[in-house]
Amino acid sequence: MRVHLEGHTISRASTHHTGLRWPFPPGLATVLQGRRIDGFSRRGKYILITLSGGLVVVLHLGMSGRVLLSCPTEAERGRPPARHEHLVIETAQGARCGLVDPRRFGMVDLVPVTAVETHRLLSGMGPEPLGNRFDGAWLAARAGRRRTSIKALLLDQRVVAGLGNIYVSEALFRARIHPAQAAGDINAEQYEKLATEIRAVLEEAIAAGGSSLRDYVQPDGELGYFQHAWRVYGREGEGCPDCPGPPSCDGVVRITQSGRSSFFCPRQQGVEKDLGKDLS
DNA sequence: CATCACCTGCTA
DNA sequence: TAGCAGGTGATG
Repeated sequence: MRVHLEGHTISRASTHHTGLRWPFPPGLATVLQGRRIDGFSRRGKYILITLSGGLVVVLHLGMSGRVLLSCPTEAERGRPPARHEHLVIETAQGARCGLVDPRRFGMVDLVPVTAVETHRLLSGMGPEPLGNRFDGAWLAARAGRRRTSIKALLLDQRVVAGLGNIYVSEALFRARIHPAQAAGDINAEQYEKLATEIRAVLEEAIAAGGSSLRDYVQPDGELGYFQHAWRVYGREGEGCPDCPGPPSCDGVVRITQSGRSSFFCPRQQGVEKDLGKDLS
């Protein structure tokens, strides 16, 4: 079953919590009601939903957010929300769309279309990694002589938009850069390689339908399968895919950097090569 | 610069 | 029961 919402008119909307990370915009359900859904776009990890009347819904799914689409039968229409289903819309064309977010780290905002560019959450965002403005030189320029780790730099959405914990680990492995390496110590050639690998891993992940972790599914309900292609993420203790194994390589290691896991291969990603042994 | 806080759910 | 989970703004 394929469900889509573009062109639909919102016949009913309801909220079932005061908000997610922040309170819902005042009167959200009422404002949504009666509007036509004109289109969808994306900026970094934000989903932008353009509505009639010059309004845009700015949506972020945080860590645990999901959008559930269905075509309920007549009898099911208006049924009570599922657990953690904090926002529900139904359309005159018969679709139902629920926003489920157990941890409530997501966010929903409502802005005039003219104010999207200057929205406080969007205005400082870096270039799209698959776009023309992103390359090794951009990364090198943003790194400057900073001492922050390359891991933290890549997760900074002002530097490049849309990278998260999984794809940063994967890109750093493919570029053979240690996640704790100081951003300012990485040379131009390495940054070129890194930018190339960031694009490659994202393109491969998109082609594979994304990474189904816990319960992520594509809009049609199909599972993504890129999680099977992860080379280091979530593979602590497993053999490195590019090393011969013990005794020369003990496999994938996990470290914690500012509260988040990083996975890498110490042999491929240069602990002794150019970092010193204190970073393992 | 790193760490904390915000939440719930699952697993070792 | 502790620790960990796809994110990010606020804090020190």
